Amino acid sequence: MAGNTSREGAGVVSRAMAILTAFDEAHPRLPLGELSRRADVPLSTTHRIVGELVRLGALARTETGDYVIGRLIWDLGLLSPVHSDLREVASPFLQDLYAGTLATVHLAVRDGSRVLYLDRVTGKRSVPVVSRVGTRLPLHATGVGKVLLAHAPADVQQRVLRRLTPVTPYTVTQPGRLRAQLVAVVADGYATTSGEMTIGACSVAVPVRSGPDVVAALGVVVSSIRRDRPRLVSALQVAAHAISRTLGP
Amino acid sequence: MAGNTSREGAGVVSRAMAILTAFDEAHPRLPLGELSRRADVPLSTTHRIVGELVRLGALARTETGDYVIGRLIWDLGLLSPVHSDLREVASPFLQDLYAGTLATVHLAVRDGSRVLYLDRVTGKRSVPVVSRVGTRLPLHATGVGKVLLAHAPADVQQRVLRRLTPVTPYTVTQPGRLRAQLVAVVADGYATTSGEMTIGACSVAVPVRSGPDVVAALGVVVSSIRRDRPRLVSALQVAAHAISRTLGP
DNA sequence: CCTCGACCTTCCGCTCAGTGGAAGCATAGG
DNA sequence: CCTATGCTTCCACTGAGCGGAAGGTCGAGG
Repeated sequence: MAGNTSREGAGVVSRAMAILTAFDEAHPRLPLGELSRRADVPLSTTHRIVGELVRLGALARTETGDYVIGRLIWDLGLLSPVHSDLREVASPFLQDLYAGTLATVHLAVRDGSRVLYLDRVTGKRSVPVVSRVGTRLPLHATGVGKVLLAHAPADVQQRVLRRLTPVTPYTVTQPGRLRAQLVAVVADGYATTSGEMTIGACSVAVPVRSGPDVVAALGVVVSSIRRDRPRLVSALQVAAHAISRTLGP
Repeated sequence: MAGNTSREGAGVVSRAMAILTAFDEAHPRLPLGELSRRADVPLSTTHRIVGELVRLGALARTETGDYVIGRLIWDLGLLSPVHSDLREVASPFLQDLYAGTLATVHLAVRDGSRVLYLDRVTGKRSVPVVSRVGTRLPLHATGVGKVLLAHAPADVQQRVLRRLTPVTPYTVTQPGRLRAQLVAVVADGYATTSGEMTIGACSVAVPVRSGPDVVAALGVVVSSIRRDRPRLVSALQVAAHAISRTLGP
């Protein structure tokens, strides 16, 4: 009735999902009223559906009365084949990379025009980073992002280059300069950043291939790359090649 | 009407959840018909709900026409506070433990009368293990399980001791013998297993405390503990204490 | 102490979304 | 070719879901 493109969004299942997706990284716990507002579902209806979701274990209630995503969804999420082969294969190599460098190690893929972090290994002596597993960040401000962008289809590159939003004062926001970096990334086989996502953090990243295609990126975050860039690059390349070989074509 | 405890299970939301929970570790991909059977929802209804779930991203379809859990659920699962503090705090220590031992390292909690694996670090040189993150295994056949069982309430211990199912020929199935082991676990501060879950794999595990309570267990899997049991125990204890200290009371 | 406001919970009669049997397709195997 | 198996579409009936409104609860402010 309200100018909808077609029949959609009205079903109970849609509404239940709208309620679940009202949660995000910035709002992992929500009170009923806000849940109703964010999901755009009338309060009493939200109340009933939420009650049902709690009964089923998809949501849980905290001591303070807020709602959070329940264990059931956590369990189910682990069954999702979201690059599970890649994660499974890569995991040991990430560990070894961490053991060899004591730097935070990341495995990431491109999700549209964002980097999606699939796995992360951090030690207590590592440089603090913002990314967690499941985080999505802009492609142009991270090492793994630059690798993935450099090997992305032309239309994706263009879309990203058109909207280079700064994250820190050091973020590269001139399309020409980033384009030159991307060419270098392909030529050199690795990408670097320096304070472009987090001030005081540098990163080095390399592509992971399956046959000829770049399917993921492998990166480390350190406080300074000056000192041992060659060592980091070769460690990353060895690990990336090993993952590629294990993945097969 | 069929002797139900109360009105339940009939709602669309329940049915959608029944369809989602039809997936498990042994069946991560299912065709429509089996989904309908496992969820106990009529085929045409399953078809419609599944279609909606796919549209919403909660399910996805493989090339072969089977269904799998979608990326949306994976994303949501990561927002669940399932021991997220514990996992977050413990992760770096698991990495260091792996770096120091090159053995598979596990972080686990008790979930009723099972061990629930929260995190795992495996290297490519490590002994192969069955557990993955999210796996639930019997308490009496694993190192972390014995630790958690030894510190569990009496009624849980009794329930478990009554049903000691063998996993391998070496699994401890005599209640008296296990009970003695549990006493030793509390006294010694660590538990061991030897081929009780997987033949050829041994494990050592210690408790992780928050204040006086045992909230988790930390364990390693190796091919033989004879050689360096003291070294493993002390490495585990150092890491467990560090986690406990970081967790606070 | 009472009042007001923000928020959560319960109620209930109307209505349309969801239901599911059945028929129609598409493949595969005998 | 026919039969079996499994997926998709259809549609008329009906009770599950809807949501406005009324009733609670809690806490801050007068």
